[in-house]
Amino acid sequence: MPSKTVNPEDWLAALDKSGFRMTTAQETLVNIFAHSEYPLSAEQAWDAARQSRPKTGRATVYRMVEKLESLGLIRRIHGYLGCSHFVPTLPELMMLFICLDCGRADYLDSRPLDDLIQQSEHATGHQITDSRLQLFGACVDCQQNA
Amino acid sequence: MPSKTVNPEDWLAALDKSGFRMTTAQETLVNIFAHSEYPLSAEQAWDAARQSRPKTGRATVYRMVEKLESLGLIRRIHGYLGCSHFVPTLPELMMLFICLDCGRADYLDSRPLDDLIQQSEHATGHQITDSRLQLFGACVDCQQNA
DNA sequence: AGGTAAATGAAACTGGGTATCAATAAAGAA
DNA sequence: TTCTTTATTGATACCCAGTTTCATTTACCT
Repeated sequence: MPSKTVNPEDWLAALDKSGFRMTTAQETLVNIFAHSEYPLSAEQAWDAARQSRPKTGRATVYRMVEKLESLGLIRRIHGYLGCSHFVPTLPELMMLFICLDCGRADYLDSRPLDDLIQQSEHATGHQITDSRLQLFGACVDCQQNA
Repeated sequence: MPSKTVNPEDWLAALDKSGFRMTTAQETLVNIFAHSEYPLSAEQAWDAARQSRPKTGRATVYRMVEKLESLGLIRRIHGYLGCSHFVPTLPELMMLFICLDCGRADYLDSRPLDDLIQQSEHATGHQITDSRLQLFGACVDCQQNA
């Protein structure tokens, strides 16, 4: 499974630019989400945060998740594991593939989806302003290891 | 917004065929979901059920939702309103459009999605076994009434 | 350094959803 | 029809992810 990475510094810069104060709780959580190899729930992020910063509060984590999501830095996954997990956002790669075996997320080129949306707009007359596409199955690695 | 309908009798037949007993609670809830014009949450269905059958229990509703979903008769919507609403399933029309104004769901021909999936399988090597696509925006009616 | 408001943490709270279990009622047998 | 069996139901207690509250802390600006 090809993995794309994200730079926590960029997230901190974006938060700074948006006027948020730079705190240790924020830095901890940004690093956790930006480096996560798997989709992460708020509770999982909370557990991870307390390992390096024990007195991190639960509310802080939920507030940070909300902040990161509203800035478009992370996005929610609507999957077989529930709808409470998040992955870093990769611009121009909005199509998500989730491996039902290893659980990892892969990002796919979303131009085909843009075409599909334009096609659907013409066919129905609806004005489509947002979309959500997720694909599920077995990733390349898990197919080989099976 | 074009609306497609579903026959409750078919659902009851499917439940019967699967070995479930025919009960009044079941009949009540099947009618509610099959006739709903809008996506319905379990709590909303519970409210609706108690209007015609006051002593309907909450657990019964959740059990019925699970049953209907596992038989593929209803499907969960992952939307801006949360992930707890359900709509009747229409075979061959798996693409959902949700109007952010009136809240109604429209079903779209999903052949374009099938093509996209095949394309993505070839491009990535992943084996795609399931998909979830939802489109959001303003439906034809709401564009006119705006 | 000092003032100020944002950010935090602890804890109480909310509400959707689940587990339990005794009572009910559907389906088949006699 | 009545009887027997067992799935289904409803009431209640329960769970837990997520939110609210508020006093305390801390980043930022001067």
